[in-house]
Amino acid sequence: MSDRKGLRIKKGEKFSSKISGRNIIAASFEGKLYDLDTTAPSDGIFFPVNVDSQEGLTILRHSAAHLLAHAVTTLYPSALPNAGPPTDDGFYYDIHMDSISSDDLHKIEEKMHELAEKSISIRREEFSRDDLLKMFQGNRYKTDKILENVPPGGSSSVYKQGDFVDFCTGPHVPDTSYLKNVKLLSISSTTYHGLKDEDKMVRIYGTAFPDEKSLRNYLKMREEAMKRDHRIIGQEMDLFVFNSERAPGFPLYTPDGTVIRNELISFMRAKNSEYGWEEVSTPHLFRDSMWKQSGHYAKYRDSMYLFQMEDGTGYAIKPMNCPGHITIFQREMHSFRDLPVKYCEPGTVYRYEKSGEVGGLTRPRMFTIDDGHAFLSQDQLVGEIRKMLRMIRETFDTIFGNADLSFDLSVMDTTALDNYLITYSCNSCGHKIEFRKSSADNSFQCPNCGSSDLKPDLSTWDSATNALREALEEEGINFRTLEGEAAFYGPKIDVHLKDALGRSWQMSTIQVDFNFPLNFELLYITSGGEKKHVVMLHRAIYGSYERIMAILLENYAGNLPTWLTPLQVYITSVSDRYNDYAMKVRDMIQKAGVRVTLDLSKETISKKIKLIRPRRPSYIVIIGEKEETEGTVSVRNRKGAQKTLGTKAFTEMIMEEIRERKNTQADF
RNA sequence: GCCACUGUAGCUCAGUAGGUAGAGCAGCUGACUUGUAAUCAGCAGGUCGGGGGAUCAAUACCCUCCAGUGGCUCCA
Repeated sequence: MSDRKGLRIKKGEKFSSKISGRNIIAASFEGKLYDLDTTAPSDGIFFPVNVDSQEGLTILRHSAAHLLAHAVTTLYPSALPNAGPPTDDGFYYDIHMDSISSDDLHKIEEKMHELAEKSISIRREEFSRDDLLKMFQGNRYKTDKILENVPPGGSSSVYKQGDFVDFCTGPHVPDTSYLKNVKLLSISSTTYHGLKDEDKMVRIYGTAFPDEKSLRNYLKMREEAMKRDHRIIGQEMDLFVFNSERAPGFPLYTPDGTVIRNELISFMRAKNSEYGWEEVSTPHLFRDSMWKQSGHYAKYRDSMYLFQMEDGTGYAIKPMNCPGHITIFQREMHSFRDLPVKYCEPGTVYRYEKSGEVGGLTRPRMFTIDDGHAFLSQDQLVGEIRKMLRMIRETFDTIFGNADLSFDLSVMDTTALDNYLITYSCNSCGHKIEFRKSSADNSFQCPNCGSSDLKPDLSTWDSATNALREALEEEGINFRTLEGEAAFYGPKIDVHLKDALGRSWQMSTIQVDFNFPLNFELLYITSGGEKKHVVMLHRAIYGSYERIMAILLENYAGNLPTWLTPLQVYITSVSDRYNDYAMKVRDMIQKAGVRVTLDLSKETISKKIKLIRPRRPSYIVIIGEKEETEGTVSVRNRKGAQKTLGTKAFTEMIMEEIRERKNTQADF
């Protein structure tokens, strides 16, 4: 909403008559947006929409998308525009045309600038459905939209700029001169409606800003983000390797990468133990019969690594850790007194992601989940979820320092019950069965009496969903509720983290699971002596070690908190005359448990610093004559600040930084 | 899996309108004894992603496979 104050307007007056200045590009009137050139539909108060506001930017970019289509259709008369919406930070337009190159992209952008310079006015016009269909005949993408959105006998609007016309509800900027600060960013391709067999579309991405400076800032940010790509930083820091011939999609961790991984694992180990999670260790493969029972085989077979032994027995490499934990849980009968049972494991899973879906550490074919499975009674649910929420908060606050987290509660779509595993009760015999209609090949009948008069009973789902909600509320957490986002086997909470560049990443998840307790008969004995299904929770805090490592690298641009940094102290000497002292310093720091490297190579200091920088050591220590005589070290921190410190004082400082897992360094 | 683009030394990248490749950095050897983002010289390093085809001749042209990147779809 605009924070400007409202302006009074009478019915039939043009919004443009009430405002002045190019910053205002539209009017917000009774919750709807209007072109400045249109008139108020009734007396009232309207709010001018500033181009800098979120609404204003969206309008600007939507208009820029039109300009893009205008330029493309001018240069390529046979091109058929489909749709061009604004996005969070720009816009794109899908156009049916022959594929183009980045050279063509420049040409198109030049044409856009040319059209913007001409200040072509952008006019809204209203037409009947029939006229619209006539106007856009020859472009089925547009006529589809007209048929879909305009009721027979109805009318809708088009926007005209020069000889370009687009079917659109608007609003738009008054003329093309508002669109001088546009930039086309990339080309990709898609299909009409994203459907496999539909027409190919060229998708052109771009962005637009009200002024040149903010455009330049955005482009700089974008460049910075590209430089922060964990694949690039990972290579500079020598953390992991992908060998596209031997193991496409599988990360191999170098010694330094393994250091980071191990630090993350041991931190999580400590957190798990603090919160009562017992670590277990499970095999990487199971007989395929197990995966058939769990339902993974039916649903995910094409993305599982399957193989057969000589004798014909089938195996699958695990795509999830749950079965292992379940198998351990099942080794003995559980009393209500045993619950909760909570198993955790840094569990490595393998999923055959499709070729086009693999990429870096964010979408590998092998990843290690900081997995955990809790087996609970219904009344323990809220308490355990609350603990998990606290664990999540503490973990990310440590790693990122006051992490910017957001929480989503994903619940079922109550209008599509067939998609979920739910309880039905038989209206004729009262028998209860668990069923997921959409995935069942067998008939939907009561196994007891054969009746098909079955009534859904949502009490289990409701109580689980309420438990998740209650836990969030009691922890004082703001959250969104997402209808229809629940898994087929239960509701869940997802946690997102906003990184230093403002990007949102999905991290933790807490999922209630009704499927496994049923499929695997996971039972406990209640105080009343009867057998009851446990409630099962899946949870991961980091998500996966691969993902958290990628996010850490990008968030910190590789300059990780010292406790996570592979090379915590890099020492080198000005000349080999000081090597003995340098070795003494190295030994002292090393003895304190700090990861330190002493570089005795006979290069210049400048060169050694130049070469070590991409590895991103936490501290660079230089040793020369002065340091040797004074018993000090010359230290350079992450910010590039230098200070001479007593060797002992420096060692203690860094020890404290590591011990407390600080995510910033002390100021020099 | 689909679409587009890309694939030359460990890394970053040149190059050949078809005549089997070149630089910088890294590596190795030597000289320089050095104060916070490149000291100098030399050496070594590539079956130009794999396979096939047309050509006297392919890294370059065509086909095909593989992989990477950006999207689409998917992500238990």
